[in-house]
Amino acid sequence: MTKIKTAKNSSKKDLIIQKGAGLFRTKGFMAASMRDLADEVGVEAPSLYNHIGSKGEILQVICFKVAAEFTAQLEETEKENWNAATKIEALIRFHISMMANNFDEVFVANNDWKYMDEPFLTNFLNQRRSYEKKMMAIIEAGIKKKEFKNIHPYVAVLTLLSAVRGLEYWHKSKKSISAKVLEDDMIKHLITGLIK
Amino acid sequence: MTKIKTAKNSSKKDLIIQKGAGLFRTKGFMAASMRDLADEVGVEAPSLYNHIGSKGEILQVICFKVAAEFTAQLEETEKENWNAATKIEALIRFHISMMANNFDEVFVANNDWKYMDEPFLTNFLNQRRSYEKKMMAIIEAGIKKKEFKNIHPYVAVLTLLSAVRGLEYWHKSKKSISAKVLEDDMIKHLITGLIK
DNA sequence: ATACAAAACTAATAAGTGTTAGTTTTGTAT
DNA sequence: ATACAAAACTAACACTTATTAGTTTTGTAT
Repeated sequence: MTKIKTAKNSSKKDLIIQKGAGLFRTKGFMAASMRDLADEVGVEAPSLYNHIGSKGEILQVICFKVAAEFTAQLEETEKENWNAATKIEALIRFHISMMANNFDEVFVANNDWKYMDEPFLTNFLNQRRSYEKKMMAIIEAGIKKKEFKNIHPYVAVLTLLSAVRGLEYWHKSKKSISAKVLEDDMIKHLITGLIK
Repeated sequence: MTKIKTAKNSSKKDLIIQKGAGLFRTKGFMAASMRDLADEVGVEAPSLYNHIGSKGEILQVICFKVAAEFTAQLEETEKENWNAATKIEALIRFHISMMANNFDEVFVANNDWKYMDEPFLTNFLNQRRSYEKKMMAIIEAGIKKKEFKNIHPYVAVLTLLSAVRGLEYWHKSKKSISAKVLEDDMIKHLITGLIK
């Protein structure tokens, strides 16, 4: 076993993080034990520490991975030469697709970030505040161009982000409603509520 | 001390539940210990058990109290002879006022209900499902009367309830925005997104 | 003042926590 | 086959958890 920190090695770490995300989502970070996680990985609890440094590190990896993906997409969108409504719609659609394709991780980042240690916690909250501010700027621009209603930008951001976060809920009862209908109807509700 | 289970007695239990709600909100149910709670109440941990049966009982009382208040208000609203938009607006305004006036308890009911033991957990989830169904019925009626857009009722309920839940967030950064602006702008966004 | 129960206390229990130490197994490069 | 490190294992630690038992204090009705 000469490989130092690649292929097989990192894939086992990835497995731990993936199973960790699933476990943290269902039980919550605090209620999930390292023994629970070890069971899912198929190993004894102390063996996990050959791959990760601590329970908290798993949470950090999850939260920062999610934050980075959202930030990257926002920066892409900012660059586009679209009107405000198109930008907001693109962002909301991205949030919905993240909820669909990275459910466990997004859920954990949304619900368990507060259990991160410093300085990670502060860093994470700064990233989120920055994200909100950039979204507010898009909305402010839309208001100035009479594209949007005269609404408080922070209230609009809060409404939009909270609404998509609500998909945490839907995931469980996803019978009968197709993902497409859900996405389009939610967009319709949120965007037409915003535009003049 | 002849009083059996009234006045002073129940007010101490109420204090424990009130402090518990505050503690569970900030730390989360699982991360909050009975020793933490005892500190806040100003007593040693075992003394709490003269007033409550278990840690879980505190959570149950909080969750069911919140559920009962929402259910009562919904039933009141159903009886009114209003059009659908007015009913939905009244409900949303009630949610916002609950977030403002019973923040800790609503927060805990929203975030920590999953830690309730059976059969309370199932009972609680049934109450919530019933609440959603009744809200869906109001929206369906609004669609039939061409009052609302042709939107999937469950998606609309999810969007509305999730958006108001997002006020959990705002509470911390309540600077600069007055409660009235917040409430009115959120209503504007959500209701005009719904009506035709 | 006496009686009595509510409610505080101290001490302890059994179970579970994340994690470390030390050892053995496993798998690959030579 | 041998060497060696990655990664598994067992055993244990130090600590925290909710809760119970047993005892003492407190406060009020008589």
